[in-house]
Amino acid sequence: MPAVTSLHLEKFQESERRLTPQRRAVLKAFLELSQEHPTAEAIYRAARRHCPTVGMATVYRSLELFVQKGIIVKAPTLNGTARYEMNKIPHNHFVCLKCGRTYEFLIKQEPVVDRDIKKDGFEVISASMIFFGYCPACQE
Amino acid sequence: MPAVTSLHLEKFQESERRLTPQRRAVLKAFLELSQEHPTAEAIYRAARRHCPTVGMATVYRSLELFVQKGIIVKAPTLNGTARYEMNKIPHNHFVCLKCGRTYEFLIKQEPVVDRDIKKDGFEVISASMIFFGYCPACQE
DNA sequence: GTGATTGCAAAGGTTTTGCAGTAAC
DNA sequence: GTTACTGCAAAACCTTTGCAATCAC
Repeated sequence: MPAVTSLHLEKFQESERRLTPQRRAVLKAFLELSQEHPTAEAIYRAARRHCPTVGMATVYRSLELFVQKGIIVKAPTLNGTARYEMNKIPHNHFVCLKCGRTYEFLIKQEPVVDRDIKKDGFEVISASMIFFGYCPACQE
Repeated sequence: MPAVTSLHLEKFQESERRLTPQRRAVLKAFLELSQEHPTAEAIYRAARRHCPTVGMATVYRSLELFVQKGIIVKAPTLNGTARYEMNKIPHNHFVCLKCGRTYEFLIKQEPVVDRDIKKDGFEVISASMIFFGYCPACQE
């Protein structure tokens, strides 16, 4: 259960944005759940334990802010529900086609395509490998 | 501008589902647009040119059916709008962080992680590499 | 004190669903 | 003739936005 580390706070403080109890609660909630690539809804429920009055709109606004600050990133999904994860690159995923959960895993091999795309004028910020299938829990 | 090929129709006819003008129009529309990984809305607009009375709900139901039949797949996205593409594996994407467009590209190197995940009880159906960044059109 | 931030509620956009009518087989 | 399918409109989601009140600085 990770705490709000000085690293994240420092990264935030560098900006001129205010560090409100709500934003602290959202960041803390995200860090607690980051292993499971939480939805905004899950972060909202966890954040309310730290700051009971926080509203959903504030959760979305805080997450959006953290994305802009590069602290977190949106994870690619197949249904319309956004998921968030730590901004570690490269990140590698397994997305379950049944329950929608996202699992992260380590990979020895680095993605190596950059050169081909860059040649065509694409600016690559981050790279992922994604596997789709059924997770152990969903193989009936 | 690809036609509705016998390959796709055969794949569909194998099921006991009816081949209605609406479904034919949706499939034709998707095939015309498949290069650009169209949204349901884009498919809807194109489908209406072939079958002017078709409704949005039918487009969604048809696309869902084609996904179940394995003819097409949903492409991973960062915002809540679904995109669809041909069921070719592996597929490799560049997702633009600004405009949300998805570009497909060829890759020499195959993703090779299957063994590690399979060992942990994950059943892999398909694999992708995804790059995020800014496409040529969005680099101001 | 001042301006950024909040919470609420309402609006927005995308996708799904209920149902009576219709058409493919 | 049956049964699956359609179109419409309404509902269900998820996310964003307007605004007066509030709080961090």
